[in-house]
Amino acid sequence: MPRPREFDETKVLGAAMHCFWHQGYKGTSVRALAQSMNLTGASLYNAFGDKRTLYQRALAHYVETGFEERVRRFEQRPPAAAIRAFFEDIVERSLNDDEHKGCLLVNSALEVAPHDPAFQAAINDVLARVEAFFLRCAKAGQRDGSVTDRQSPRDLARFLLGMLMGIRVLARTRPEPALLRGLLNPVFAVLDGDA
Amino acid sequence: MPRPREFDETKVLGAAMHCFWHQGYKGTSVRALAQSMNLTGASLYNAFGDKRTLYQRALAHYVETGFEERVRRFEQRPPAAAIRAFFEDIVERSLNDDEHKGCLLVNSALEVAPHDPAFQAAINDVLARVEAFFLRCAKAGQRDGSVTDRQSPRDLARFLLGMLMGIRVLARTRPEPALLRGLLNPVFAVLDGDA
DNA sequence: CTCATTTTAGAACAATCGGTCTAGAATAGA
DNA sequence: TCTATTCTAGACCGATTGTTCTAAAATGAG
Repeated sequence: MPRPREFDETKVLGAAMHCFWHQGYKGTSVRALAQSMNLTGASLYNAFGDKRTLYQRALAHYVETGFEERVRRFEQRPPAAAIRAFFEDIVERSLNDDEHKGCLLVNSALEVAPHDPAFQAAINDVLARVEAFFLRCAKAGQRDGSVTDRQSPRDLARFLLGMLMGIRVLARTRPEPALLRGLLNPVFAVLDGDA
Repeated sequence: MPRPREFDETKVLGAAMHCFWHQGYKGTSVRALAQSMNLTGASLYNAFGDKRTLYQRALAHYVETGFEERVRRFEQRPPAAAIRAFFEDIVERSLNDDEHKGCLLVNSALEVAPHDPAFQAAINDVLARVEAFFLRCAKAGQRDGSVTDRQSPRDLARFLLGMLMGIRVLARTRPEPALLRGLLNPVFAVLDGDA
């Protein structure tokens, strides 16, 4: 019986995500959000609560479409190839992003997580899942011989997580192909064990 | 003949740096700055211009006392040892920072550089100097045999720069000793060439 | 001491912030 | 068609933002 919404929720959520991604949390005003979502302030608050809640939804949307999806896409490949493809995909996508938005998760980890325990927990949970993905790949790779066994799989996973964060930072400030692609060579060399 | 200042400029600059470091640029209000610097708003504007200029000064102060100083401290050591000491120092300092501020340069790279060309240039200049330091170490290390020659020194420097950025991110969100120390093992293994 | 100068403290400024309210338009069931 | 409900549009709210202004206090050169 109520009047139906005039907007597609996941579509406007995508627009909000893009705003936060590009400008950060504090750098995005509610008015800018409303404009890019083609919504008025009232509709925005009606549908999403407040700015912080909207950011949570946008971040969750990002994690689902941009992170989990990637893990699922590469999970079933041979382990060493999965890791390589994962990083190459990140690098190429970063190079193709003309806005140099970097990674919303990393941006959030630095801007909002330190001052908001709920975000801290949510973000660290995602990072832990990425690390777990790397750990599975490292262990499986050591089992089938495609990954060096001179490093503990735990340290390899930690190392890959750190490398991923670093790439995301450089992608936002120095998105140079030679830099991002070149740095992958030593990374892959560690995995192969022929550094 | 003028009335002398009542404050020590480098001291209050240190306080401003700490504020920006901890809370970010947008997250730090001029009033919060003035309070932590023990200054009134008028004195602050009188001495430093505006908020953005103060941030520039604070960032420069950080680079001088926290980055250049470290490079100078390790530059004269044997190359491989210099790199190791550099990273171990970063990790241990990060673990000892109870506020988990991370790195002001990295924080700035993500928050302000993408929307301010002057900062973008300044930050990339510092990053380039760090990369150059790594490059000098890598080349020297390859010459004296302490660093693997299976990777090009340029890629090694890029790799180390990326790793540094990654450590700084994790130091702010997940400052766990096992994570930060563990991830160094594969890094050092690349350098040694015995991955 | 005097005076020009520059500090200080804090009130004041317009603009913008996140968030709410009021009004009116639009819908689906009765 | 009527009515209950929920949407939209945009004015509106107090608080806070970065910045400036006013006025008083303090200094050193003459």
